[in-house]
Amino acid sequence: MRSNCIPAVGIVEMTPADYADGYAGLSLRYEFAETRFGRILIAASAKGAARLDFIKDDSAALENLRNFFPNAKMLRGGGVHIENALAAFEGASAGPVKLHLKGSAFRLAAWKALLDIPAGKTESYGSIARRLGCPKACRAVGTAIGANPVAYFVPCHRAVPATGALGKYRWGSDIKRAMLDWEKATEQLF
DNA sequence: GGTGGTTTCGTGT
DNA sequence: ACACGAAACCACC
Repeated sequence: MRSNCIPAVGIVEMTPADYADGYAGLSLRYEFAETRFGRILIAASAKGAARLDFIKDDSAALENLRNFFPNAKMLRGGGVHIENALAAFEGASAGPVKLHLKGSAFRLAAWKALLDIPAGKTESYGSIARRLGCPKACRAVGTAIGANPVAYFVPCHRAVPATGALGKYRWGSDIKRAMLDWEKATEQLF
């Protein structure tokens, strides 16, 4: 079994039925929560988590969410994917957090590749590009990974520059470092 | 060990 | 058609 303490089992791709007409066919549950890495806004459909952001201001974050899914139905609270996600942040054993995502084929492949990196481990953008069969596309891989809509469960914090530096992170490099440190510490238990 | 110029490629405009 | 990155590589210092 892969030593990945994040119980994300896979990516379900959104179809036109989900995202046509500004996601009019999508129903989302959303919730705010405090996690060990900071305050989040998470949104999930019945099929999986669709968005997870580290946030500063609740109302601004909710507005961003509505801008991203302009015509989706949104209800606060509830849903197994949100419950499981919050449990996972506590390090508790929880059910799988599936991911329900829309993206280009290249982006989806890049996000899937991240799920192969074990907890506490890192991989360079160039190495990921090679795994995707595009050995020269390291920079495009960086752009694709940076567009990840679900922080932590698509473990984009495990992608780092080949130089050994920490690299950039969409929600702040402090959070990236904290995630990797926590994963390394937790992995001692296994 | 650091800096700068060049290569390279998927996206949004 | 063009410009922009969560990069890598190589030369040079």
